[in-house]
Amino acid sequence: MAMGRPREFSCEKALDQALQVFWRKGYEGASMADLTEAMGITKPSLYAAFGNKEELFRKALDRYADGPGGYYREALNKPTAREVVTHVLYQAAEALTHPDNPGCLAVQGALSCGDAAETIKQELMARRAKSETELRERFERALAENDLPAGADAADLARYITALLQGMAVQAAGGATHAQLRGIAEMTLRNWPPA
Amino acid sequence: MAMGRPREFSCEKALDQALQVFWRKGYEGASMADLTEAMGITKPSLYAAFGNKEELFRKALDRYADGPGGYYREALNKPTAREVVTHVLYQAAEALTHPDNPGCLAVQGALSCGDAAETIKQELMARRAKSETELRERFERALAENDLPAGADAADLARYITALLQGMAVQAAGGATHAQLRGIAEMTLRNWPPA
DNA sequence: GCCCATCTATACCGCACGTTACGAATGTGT
DNA sequence: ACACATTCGTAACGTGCGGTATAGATGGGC
Repeated sequence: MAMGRPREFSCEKALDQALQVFWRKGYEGASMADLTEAMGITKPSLYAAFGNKEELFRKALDRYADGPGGYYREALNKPTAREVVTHVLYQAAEALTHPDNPGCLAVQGALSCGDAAETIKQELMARRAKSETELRERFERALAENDLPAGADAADLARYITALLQGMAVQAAGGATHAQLRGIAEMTLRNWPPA
Repeated sequence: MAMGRPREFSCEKALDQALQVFWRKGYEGASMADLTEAMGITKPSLYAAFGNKEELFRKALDRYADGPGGYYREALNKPTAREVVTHVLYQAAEALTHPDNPGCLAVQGALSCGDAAETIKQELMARRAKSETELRERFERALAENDLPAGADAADLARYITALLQGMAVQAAGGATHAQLRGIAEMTLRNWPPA
């Protein structure tokens, strides 16, 4: 059977470019014209390769979690709770201040939106909740290992750290520098774990 | 001279309804159809009374700062730094979890956006920066009054609290409850001021 | 060398957006 | 009661959106 004409662009490279655009402008703010221009392909090629805008965004999200957002998974594997928090805060301070597109895709992708993007907003809410749950479970393990004070509440601690990370993302979107975010991380670590 | 036909709606009530819509959907996500329907007026009436969408949003922002966001100014007037932080965190936990429209207009109004809304995004960044500056100046005063430890950095403290508040806003947008946000506030206060 | 599945590019679709002309309706000032 | 400034609702404008039909270009398989 014939294989047909091979595609003239790299799906991975194109997806990376799409990720940059979504990261900078959010899901709704990124137009198909923005995306195709950055990806260097035409609209029919995009639709053939990625389905539609929503599927493209989900694939960009997955790629974000494995690439620029990978420090989160790394942090969860650190041996102690303190090292988990140290790693995640410092790496976030670094990752959130990439000069080209500051902030976090999972936060600014669709914090609020019109009716058309409601399902994307829900998806991002679910992903943020999942990350917080993973952190909570990591802290529960730390409690079982006597790696955190006996009275501590893993859920509260996870919510606190998650809020801090999301706040750092907003700060980064507002132009905060690497050093400023690192200052927030240091201040948080100075009071970890709580008494 | 003749005064002409009087308008049949209340500008204040209409602006309040517009604020609700912007709060829930953000600047770009709120369509003129959404706004006019909620405000109970037609599009020409809206344009005659408020200029255009951008001016309407700015007026809604001002009203937000004087109404639902008024707790921030209140907090800055508390006599001690600890009372400032206590008030702002607890009141934020309350204000951010209004059941109808959770979160903070200044955060989710336009964290990221398309090219058309770039000036609105800049405006929100400036307002958030201004709030942080006011908090920093309040902490500088506290330092001068020996109301904070001598070595503390007012700018770092203000950034830390601001990030926490913005993170709470993201948490609220994700469905966090009043009690959960209060937990974050309590955890923060337990470590205030830093050693 | 031919076939044909697949990709590429132009051009277009219907729709919703923010915004505005226009004429009818309305209450005030004289 | 008349004149007029202003608001009202309808209906439309131009533009850009996400998405697609269609026709031509391309190269692998036999």
